[in-house]
This record gives sequence, C-alpha cells and structure tokens, in this order.
Amino acid sequence: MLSQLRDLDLQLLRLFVTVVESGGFSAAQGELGIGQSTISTQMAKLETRLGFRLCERGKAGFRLTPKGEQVLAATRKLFGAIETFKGEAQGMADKLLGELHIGLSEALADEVLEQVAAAIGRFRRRNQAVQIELLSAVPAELERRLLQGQLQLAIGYFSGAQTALDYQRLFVEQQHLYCGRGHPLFSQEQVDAMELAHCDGVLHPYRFFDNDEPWQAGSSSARCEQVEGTLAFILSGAHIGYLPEHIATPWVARGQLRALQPEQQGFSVEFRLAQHRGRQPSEAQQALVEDLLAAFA
Amino acid sequence: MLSQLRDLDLQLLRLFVTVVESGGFSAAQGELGIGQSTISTQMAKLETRLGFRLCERGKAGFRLTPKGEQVLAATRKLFGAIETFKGEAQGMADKLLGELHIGLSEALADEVLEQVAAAIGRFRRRNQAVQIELLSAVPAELERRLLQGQLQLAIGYFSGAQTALDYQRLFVEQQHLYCGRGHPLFSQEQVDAMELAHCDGVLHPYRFFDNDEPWQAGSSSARCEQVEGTLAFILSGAHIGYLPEHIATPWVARGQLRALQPEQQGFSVEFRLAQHRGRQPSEAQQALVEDLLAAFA
DNA sequence: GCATTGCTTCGTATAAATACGAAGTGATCT
DNA sequence: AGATCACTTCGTATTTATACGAAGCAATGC
Repeated sequence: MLSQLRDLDLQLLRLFVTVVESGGFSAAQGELGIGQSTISTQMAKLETRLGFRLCERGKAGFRLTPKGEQVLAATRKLFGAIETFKGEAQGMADKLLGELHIGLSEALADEVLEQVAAAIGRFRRRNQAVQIELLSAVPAELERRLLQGQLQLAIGYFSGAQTALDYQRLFVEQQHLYCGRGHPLFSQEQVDAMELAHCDGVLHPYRFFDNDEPWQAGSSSARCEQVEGTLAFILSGAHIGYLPEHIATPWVARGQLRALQPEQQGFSVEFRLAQHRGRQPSEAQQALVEDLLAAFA
Repeated sequence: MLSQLRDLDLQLLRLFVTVVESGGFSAAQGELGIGQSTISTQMAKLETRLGFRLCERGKAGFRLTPKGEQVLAATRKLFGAIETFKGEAQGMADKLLGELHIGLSEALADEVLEQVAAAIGRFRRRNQAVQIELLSAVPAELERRLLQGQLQLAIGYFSGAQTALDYQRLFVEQQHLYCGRGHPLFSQEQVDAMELAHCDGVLHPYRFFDNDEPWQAGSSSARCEQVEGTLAFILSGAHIGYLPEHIATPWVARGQLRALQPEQQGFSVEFRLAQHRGRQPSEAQQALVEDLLAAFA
C-alpha cells in the first residue's frame, strides 16, 4: 500500500505513456516491441509502486482512471525536465568551458598583438563559454606563474631550460644595441668595439637571453627588467643597452636613438608559447593553442 | 565519443552527486555503502555516456571539471523535477479524484436535504478534488440514468426490482391520501371507504409504490408524475391523491388540505440509496456512500 | 453456447546490472 | 628509495531485471 517510489523507474513510466498513446496493452505490443504479458506485468509493477490504479482495461475498453490522467500529465512534465537535462548535457559535450589565464610578454610589437587578437577572435567563434584572463609581465614572471599553475599559457622569450614547460616557437624579434642622442657615441661616425666596452650599459636581470647578447656591459649602474625603463635609461644619453627593434624604430626616426653596430651587436630573440607539460591541458586550452599557432603561422 | 544518453541512468547521477558531496571516490564509499572500485567503474560509465570527463581525481585531490560543475547543477535541477513528480504522485495516492453524478428525488423533505448537505460537507472535508454534479428528478428517471451510467448514485424510492442496482435504506417517508378545501369530502366529518371509491384520483405513472398504496383510484382524469403537479390537482378540489406528509403539512395547517383516513389509507415509503452493482465504484463514490450512510444513520 | 478478445498470472529462461577483491598505476610524501 | 594514497582495471560471482509463452479468466459478440 505504501508507495515505495524511491527508485522511480523511468522505463516503467515510458511504458505507461506508450500504452496510453497506443490505447491499450495489446495495442502497445508493436510500439514497444514486447509481448503483452510483459506489458501487463510492468504496468502492475508501476501501479504497485505508485499505490493506485492507473487505468481500467479489459474487453470493455481501455481508459485512464482520474489518477492515471494526473500521473500522465505529471509524467509528461517530468519527461520534459529530462529532455532539458539531456539537452544541457548534450550541448555541453562539445562546448569549451572553464577559465584560461594567459600571460603576455610586455612590450609586444603591434603586429604581434594583432595576431594574438586574431587568435582570441578565432577562439571566441568556437562553441565556448570560457573565462579568459590576460596578464602582461616580464617573461621570468610569466614562467614562474606558469610553473605555479597561475597561468595556463604564456607568450614570451623563455630560457627553454625548464623541463616542466613545453615551448612552441611563435615568432622572432630583432634586438639591437642603442644609444640616446645625448650619448658621446650618438654622433660619432664610426664606432668600434673598444669604445663600446667602456660604455655604461643597462642591466636587465632575470632575462633569459643575457648570454646571447653579443655585447656584454663592462660596467653598469642601471638596472631595469622592463623595456620601458630600459628605454628611459638609454634616452638619457648616459647608458647604452638592448631594445626590441620595433620599440626603438619610432625613436630612431625622430633622431632620438641610434643603433650601434647593428650587424655585429644585433641579435634575434625567439618568442615562444609556453605551457605546463605536466598537467594536461583543458580542451579550451588546446583549442586556444591551436588558434594561436594558426594566427602566427 | 557520441553520447548515448538515451536511457539516462538516474542511479549513476545520484552516485555522482554523492561522490561530489563526499569529495572523492573513497570518501564516498561509506556514504554509498559500496566499494570504491565499483564507484570508479560507475563514474567511468557515466562519463562514457555523457561523452566527457566530470572530475579530476587522484592523489592531487578531487575536483570537478568545468563540465562537471555544469552537470552537477543540471542534475540537481533534474532531481528537483523528480522530487516534484514524486510529491505529486505521492499526494495523489490517497486523494479522491474524478467526477460524481448524483441523482436526488424531487420534493425531498427539508431535513432530508440537510442530511444530504451534511454528507456533502463531510465528503468535502476529505482529501479530494472531485467534481460533483447533482440532478433532481423523478425516481424512475434516476433509476434509468443509473442503469445507463449517467449517474453513479441516486436517492429516491425505487422498485427494488432492478438486479443490476444495489439499494441501501436511508430513511422513510410517510404518505397520506389528501383532498383539497373545495372537495366534497373536505368538510365531511366521517369518511368511509365507499365514498373514497367514487372519487377522482391523481394518477402518477411510472411510480414504484403504486401497488403499495392502500387506496387505488377507481377512475382518474388527472395524471402527474411529479409531486408539485399532484399537489396542484389536489388543491383544485376536483381530485384526491397521495402526497408526502412533509409536503402536505403546511397546507393542512393553513386549512387547504385534509388527510383522508390517515390510519387506513396512509403508508410509508422507503427511500434508498441506489448504485450500479456491476461497475465497481470509484474510491470517491465509496467515500461519498460512506458519508451519506453516516449522515442518515 | 461457444469462440474471441484483452488482460492476468505463473513458471522459467536469459540478459544485464551490480557487486567484490586482487592486482596495477602513477603521483605524492617521508 | 620506498611507502602510501586514490584511483583504475580485470576477472568473476551474484543478484536483479526483463522477457516469453502457456494457462486461466472475465467480458463481449455471434
């Protein structure tokens, strides 16, 4: 008598609805693909669970009891909810979700920014609802945050020495040694290595390409990790130092900066996309990596 | 890969929710009462069905994937719908539903109507949402409709001859033979049977107690099935006839009617509650019968 | 009166679900 | 390095669900 409706069998309810729609047990045989004795047993089971009769049947005809009508309506409502659930789950299957924290090296060239923007645009055209967070910082900082898991992706020039990180080449940036207008070497026609050796350089600690730089500062009373500060030191005329070509170019055009021995002292830096090798990336991350590589291809 | 979410296993979803609430597979062992290997298998099964991973687990700790979060929310919503369904079904179990069509004999005494009213009041205090329809008519009409299934219950004086109907005694009504003020016998002190035999009576065709009536009209030029018309014939002074005592009493008090030989010509009619014997009554019908019998007890 | 129809009940076969435990993996902690 | 933890995988046992068909039953139609 007491309805033991704890484990609510959806299949029984589905059978019930089909039986009603077919208008009888034997009529539902074909629709359900099972024999009528089974249908009878199942209906009896459902009625036992509910604790009341759902329909009157017999040669006299098939018809729902008042409670049967109510249960039918309630069942259809329930099936609606189930379809909604299925739809949500289904739609979720191929949808990208979650959060992406991405680090960008400071002082990127305009065209690089445009390519990053293109990748984001491409990504946003996917079936996704991803929370993206961008962070600009010095590469060392980016690498540190990658390792700590605060970032999933970072674009910058990296040591390449971290075995825990995976690197993919994106583009190359040209660096040159520059001096400012006030510097003794600025107006000097010929500059030789001897003279450069005595210049006061700008030191950028924690940068990964220090050893790649053709010119190594003999002495240095200026330290700056960021490009902007380095530029300020150089513009002062008191120091010489390395800058990305795209940063220096407008200043050179305005006669404020001069590249020193571009052929000998210049060098190129490889910018890479880095991600943690250990923790396997989310689908969203994989997709964005794909989009970034496509944008820089 | 393709999510085969057709038969949506609620038990798997319930397991998932419990695992989340416990914060891990092995932590959920106790809660679920099954071993962790089973939990692992079940979770894998659910994830296969959905087509994506729901949670990351391992020594590193347990946490939901973004999709897992979404599925958790969707699942809780679904469970809400299921609880609603259960509640509806549960509440329906002991609730009276459907329609009841009830026939009442015309010209019932006020106190009888009060008792019917009491029964309806009692019934309405039950857990029910029944549509009740009342119909006043002559008993023969009520009996016909009962047999046709247009009525489930009827109160009246019946032949008792219908084997298809079940009768239960409710109350007794006294009938007397009356004449109106204008009738020759009205002011006559003593009335004998001889004189009555020559009176013009009111015939009530299709009534069931004709043969019980002590006085049988010798001749009759007046026919009426209903009480009200019969009363009019008798008040005219041209006819004599039987009336329920409760109908006549106010007219007698006003000196408009007189009962003829009450001891000899009076008789009593048994009013019964009738219902179809063949079709088994709804719960609502059973309940109302109970309430009617109680009211008339 | 008898066949037919629509359902119920019973016994039983078979498929599927559900479970356990042992062995294995891989990351983390000591 | 080794122990530990949390989970996975595998093989297998046991229970449960699901099905069928035969027999039975009550109502209907001819």
